[in-house]
Amino acid sequence: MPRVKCPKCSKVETILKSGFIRQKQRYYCKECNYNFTLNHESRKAKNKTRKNYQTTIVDIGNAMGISATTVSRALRNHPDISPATTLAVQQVALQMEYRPNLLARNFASKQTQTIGVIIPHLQSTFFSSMLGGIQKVASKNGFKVIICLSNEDYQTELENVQALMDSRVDGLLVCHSASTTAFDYIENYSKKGISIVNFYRTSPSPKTSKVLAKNTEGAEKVTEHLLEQGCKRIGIILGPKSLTITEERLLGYLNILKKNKIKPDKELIAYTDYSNVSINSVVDDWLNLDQRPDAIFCISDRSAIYVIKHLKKRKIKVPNEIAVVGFGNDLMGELIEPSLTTYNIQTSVIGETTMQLFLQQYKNEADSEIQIQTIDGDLLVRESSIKKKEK
Amino acid sequence: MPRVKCPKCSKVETILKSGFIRQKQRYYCKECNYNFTLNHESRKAKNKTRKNYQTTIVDIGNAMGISATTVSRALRNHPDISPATTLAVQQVALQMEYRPNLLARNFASKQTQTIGVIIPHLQSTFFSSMLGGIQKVASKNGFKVIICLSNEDYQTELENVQALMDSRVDGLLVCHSASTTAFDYIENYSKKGISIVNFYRTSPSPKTSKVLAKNTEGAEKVTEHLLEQGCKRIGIILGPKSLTITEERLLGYLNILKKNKIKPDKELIAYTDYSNVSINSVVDDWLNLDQRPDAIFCISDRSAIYVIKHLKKRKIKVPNEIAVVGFGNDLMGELIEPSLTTYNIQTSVIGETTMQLFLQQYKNEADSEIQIQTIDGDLLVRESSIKKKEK
DNA sequence: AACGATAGTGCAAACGTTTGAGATAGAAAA
DNA sequence: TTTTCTATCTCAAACGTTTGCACTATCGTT
Repeated sequence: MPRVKCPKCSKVETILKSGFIRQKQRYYCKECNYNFTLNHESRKAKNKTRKNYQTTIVDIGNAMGISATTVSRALRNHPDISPATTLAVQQVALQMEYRPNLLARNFASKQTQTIGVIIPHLQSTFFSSMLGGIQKVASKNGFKVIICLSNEDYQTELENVQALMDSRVDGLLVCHSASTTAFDYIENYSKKGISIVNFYRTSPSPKTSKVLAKNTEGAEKVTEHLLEQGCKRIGIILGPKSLTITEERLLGYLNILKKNKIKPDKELIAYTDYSNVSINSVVDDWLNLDQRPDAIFCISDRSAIYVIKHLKKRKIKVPNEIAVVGFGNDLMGELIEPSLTTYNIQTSVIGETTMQLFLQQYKNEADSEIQIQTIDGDLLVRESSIKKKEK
Repeated sequence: MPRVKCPKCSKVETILKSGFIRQKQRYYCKECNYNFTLNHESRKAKNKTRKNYQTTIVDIGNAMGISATTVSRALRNHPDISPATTLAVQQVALQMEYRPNLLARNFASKQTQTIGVIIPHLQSTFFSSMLGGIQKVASKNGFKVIICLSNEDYQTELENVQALMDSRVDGLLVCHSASTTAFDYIENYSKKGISIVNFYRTSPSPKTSKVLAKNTEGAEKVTEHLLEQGCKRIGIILGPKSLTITEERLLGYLNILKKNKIKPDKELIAYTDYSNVSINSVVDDWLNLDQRPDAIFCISDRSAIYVIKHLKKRKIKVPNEIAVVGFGNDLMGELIEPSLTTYNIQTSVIGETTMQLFLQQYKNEADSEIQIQTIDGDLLVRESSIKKKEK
């Protein structure tokens, strides 16, 4: 016989036990036909006394005898609020160690002031340098940056995009993975209203803004340089066919060969997935050729470094037997022996421009036109391509 | 005379214009003593018809004739919900292309399933490799990772921590900047209830869990190796005094000198802030000494690379005149000529362990004890320390 | 029949902020 | 004056989810 009062009629006699619910005894009042359990602690009270309770704008409002709305506006320097009030609120906020709850703020405003960046990897300083550019412009404009690595995997890229969308980032800056061949998913998202900027490794899709290096021009300069060094058979190691950087650079290479009346040799045009394995096998194939190439133009510095290391292992002299040039200008190229001739695309500038382009689109979403910007670069001649030593 | 009806009494004659408010004409009804403006579009209707409206659990509930609560639980595989319902809900959710609104979810649940990571920079593959380890374990456990770079600046580190706390991350993994000398802020936050793990570059504070490399042991091995190579005067280039890695490695160095009855020379112990400038000036100082060192032990691979490059510029032969060793095992060490002897701390393992430690603490927050874990490493002998060539 | 347990579901509050629009008082203009 | 305007502040709804607890139906046990 439980000695329990009914919360409605306050009687004791009419109470019956009526099972357990969530580890608690449950009671039933015959009279009132009402079920209940004990231990109704006020949730509110519990929260407010918790030791890591954070002050809210309501607390500030109460403390100052004004509404939370005014506090909210004052903290954000809203013009509706008088300067005096604004100042006072901000001081009290500081005193009370108020920190905005971004979860609540973002939720209420549907804006996160955050952009998601997707890059293939961080195994060289190449992409991290672009990141640097992005971060710089972002933080100057009050944006946070979430970085996701696709590890050159299409599936991961997709998952990352999905996760970022779920987190309601305000924008997406993406540099595709080497294994990405379908780019339409981007269009789907950009239809949903968030602006996307594609950078460096871009898709052929015409629906997004893009920031590119001067790929064709760069490849032309590199190829010209190699010809000037007296190279006759220039092998080119490309990335995957699906990426436009591959196409564009190949074009530059072919342009110069044509201009110099050299017939391109299909055997010397190789596509890879940027992996160590695929690159080494290309090099091995070429070394087995009757007519070896006397220069190798790599579409990335990382590939070029793999090539140099592999050639060294095979006791081939770089640059005298085979010259090697890269593309991009990664910090590593300076370190390796011989130091790497490369086309310096300004990675950091690409990053900055990408973020700026996003900001432009974000601000005037109405008339956001698709823009394509290309960033200048320059040839950086170092040791790996200078054949003159032997004379 | 405006032809406007009062929304209350529906009269036209009683209406007066009463100023502008937010670009809209405002009216006043004399009779009802009521102010109003026109153009009351239903916000609700507006939202639901917007082109990028996202389905919510309420929509799913309505579609299926069940409550949003049940949908919410079903989507998260809550045991209260019957398997049949769960399955059905999940199918409908898929059909309706439902995606959870993480802003709302995080806000309501006060959890973000996100951890913040603070690292000094990404200018070498050193920290990105630790990041890799963290990411791996994190994503396996359904955690997202936000990366912040302090750029070796204390102020930035602080701001990053603040920003992460405002975003209500569930945890913080921090590797201090070189300029950080005050570590107490960490304790403040860990008091607030979120768990923090300090990794690699740790503070002396006893209040947080830590993951360390075997610094002293590693430095001992390195120093021993140099002595075995016949080096008599080993210079050591350290980081800033405030970091424990500096202390610990110095200790290892001193231990071995003592063991071999070599009196340490204060001139050969240099503190730096890891910057190119400060390192080069140390090297220059040493080269001006009457008795130059015959080996330089650098506390980081990046420093070692700066040293090698600088020595090359000054036409000093490495390793024969001066041997150089690093600490850490950065990818770059393999590239430089001569390749760099270094102590391989397993960066990726450090990252993994850090994240695991966090998870442990997070899961049983009640009895979360402070843990300190050290990760094994091994000496990696390459060219830059082998003096035997000349004999 | 009375009671106790349990499984499955729904109700409504809560989370902390933003936001549209109403309210008020005093200033400016007519 | 009367009317219009403006500056400043407040009200209340909304955002999409989670969560504590109530509710119902059903089944098993005395």
